[in-house]
Amino acid sequence: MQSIERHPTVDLPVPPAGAQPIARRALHEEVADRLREWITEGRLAPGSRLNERVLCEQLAVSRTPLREALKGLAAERLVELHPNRGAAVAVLSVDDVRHLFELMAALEGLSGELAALRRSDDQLREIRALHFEMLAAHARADLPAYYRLNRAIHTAINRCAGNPMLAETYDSVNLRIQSLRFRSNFKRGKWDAAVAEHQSMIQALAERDAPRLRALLEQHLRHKLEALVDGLNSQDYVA
Amino acid sequence: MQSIERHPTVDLPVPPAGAQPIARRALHEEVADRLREWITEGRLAPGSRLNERVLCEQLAVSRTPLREALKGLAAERLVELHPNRGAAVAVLSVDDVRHLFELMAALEGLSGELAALRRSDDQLREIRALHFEMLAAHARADLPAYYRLNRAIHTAINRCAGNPMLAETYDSVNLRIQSLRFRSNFKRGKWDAAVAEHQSMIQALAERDAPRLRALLEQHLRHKLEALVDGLNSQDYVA
DNA sequence: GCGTCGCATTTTGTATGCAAAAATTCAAGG
DNA sequence: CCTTGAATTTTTGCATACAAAATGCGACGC
Repeated sequence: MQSIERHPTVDLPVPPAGAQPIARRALHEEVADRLREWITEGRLAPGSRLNERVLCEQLAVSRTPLREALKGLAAERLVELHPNRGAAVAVLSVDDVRHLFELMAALEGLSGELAALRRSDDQLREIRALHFEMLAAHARADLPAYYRLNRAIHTAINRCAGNPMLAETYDSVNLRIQSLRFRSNFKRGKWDAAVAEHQSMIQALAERDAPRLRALLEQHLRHKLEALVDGLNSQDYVA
Repeated sequence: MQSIERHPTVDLPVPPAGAQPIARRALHEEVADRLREWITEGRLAPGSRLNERVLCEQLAVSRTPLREALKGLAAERLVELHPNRGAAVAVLSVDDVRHLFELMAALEGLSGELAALRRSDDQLREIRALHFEMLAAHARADLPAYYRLNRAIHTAINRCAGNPMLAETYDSVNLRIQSLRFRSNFKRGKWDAAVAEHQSMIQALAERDAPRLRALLEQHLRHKLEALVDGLNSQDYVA
C-alpha cells in the first residue's frame, strides 16, 4: 500500500503491510451499528422520530455517544437531522427509490464487469457453491436464507471486482434500500425469474463475459425495482 | 413526492411539496463544512492528525460539536477515526486513487448517459455558456478559474441527469479526490487534450448521443487518472 | 548504549449540567 | 368549534467535568 501523500505531519506509526491493528470499537460505533440494524430490519420504520432520551435508555448509553452515532448515520443518509427538532429515520419517496436503483444498477454493472475480468477460479467455485445453496433455499421457499445467500453472492462478486471503494459505495447505497426488501411482493413467478437470472450470471462470470455480466446485473436490478414498485402499489391499497 | 412508507410513527408535519423549511444550520455542520474545506483545499494534509483541543481553539467551539462533525466526516471517509488515538485526515494509496477513479468513471458515465437522454434545451445552453467561459480560462491559462468552471460543468451535467442520489454519490466520491487535484502535472498538452474532450462532450450532449457521452466521460476520467499518476511519480522524486 | 519500567502529562471517551428551542397544554376569545 | 396565545414541559444543542487510555520522558537496570 504505497501512500500518495508523503504526509509531513503524520506521526501515527504505520503498521506493517497486511498486519491490521486489533479492532477496538468505540461506543458510538456500537450504537451506530445497532441503530443501523434496527433501521434495516424495519424495527425502526422510515419516518420514525429518534428521541434521544428514549434511545439512550434502550441502549443504556449516555447522550454523547448516541448523538455522535446519529451524526454518522446522517452522513450515511440513513437518518435525517432536523436542527433543534431531532433526528428521524430517513424516508424514501418512490422517486428516491427509482434513483437509488438506477445508481445501484450502474454500481452492480461495474462490479460485474470487473468481476468477470478479475475473478480467480477459487472465487468462481465459491460463488458457484453459494449459488447452489441459494437454489436449495429457493426450492424450500426459505426466504430469509434466500436473502442471506443472495446478499452473500453479490458481496462475493464485489470482492471479485477487486475495488474496495466500489464495494463500500455499493454497500452504502444497498443499505439505504434494505428496509424496503420486505415490501417487494415476492410472487413465485418473479422469484423463479430472479433465480434464472442468477444462473445466467454465474455462467457469464465463468466465461469471463464482462459485457454480458454487466447487462445481466443491470437487468436484474431493473426487475428488482419493478417487483418492488408493484409490491408498493398493491400494498398501498391495503391499509 | 409520494412517500413509500405510510410511516405510522411519524409526527413531523410533512411540508407542502416544493416548499422547504428555512435551513437552520447546526454548529456541528458548520464545523464539518469548515473542516471539509480545509481538507479539500489542502490546508489539512492527508495523514494530518486532528487534535481536538487544537481544532476547538482554532474554530472557537467546544469539543462536543467538533467531535460530532468528525464522526460525520468519518462516515464520508474524509477522516479516519482511531479509537482512543484520535482522528486523522484520510490518506489515499495509489491503489485507492485508482479504485476511486474507476468508480468515478462509472458514475460520470451514468451521469452523462442520463444527461444526454434527459437534458432540456435550456440546460444545454447553460452548459455551452459554461464551456465557453472555460475556454476563456484555458486561453488565459487561469487554472483556478478553469477548475471552477470544470466543476460547474460536471455539476450541471449531473443536474441534467435528474438523479439526486447519483449526484450526491458523485459529489461524495469527488470530494475524496479533491485534495489531489493540485498534484496532477497540468502540462499544456494534457490540458489542451482535456479541453478538446470537453468540446466533444458538449457535442454528444447536444446530439443526445448517450453512449458516446458515456464513453467520452469514462475516457476523460481515465486521462485524468493518468495525468495524476504521472504527476505523482514525477513529484515523488523531487522531495 | 540500549531497552524497559513507571510516573506525569496529554488526549480521548463518556456523562452530565445548563441554556435555548420546540412541543404541549390549557384557558380565553372570536 | 376552532383559533390564539401564554405558561409549562419536553427535547435538543452546547459546554464542561471527570474517567480512562495513550503518550512522553526520565530513571534505572542490563
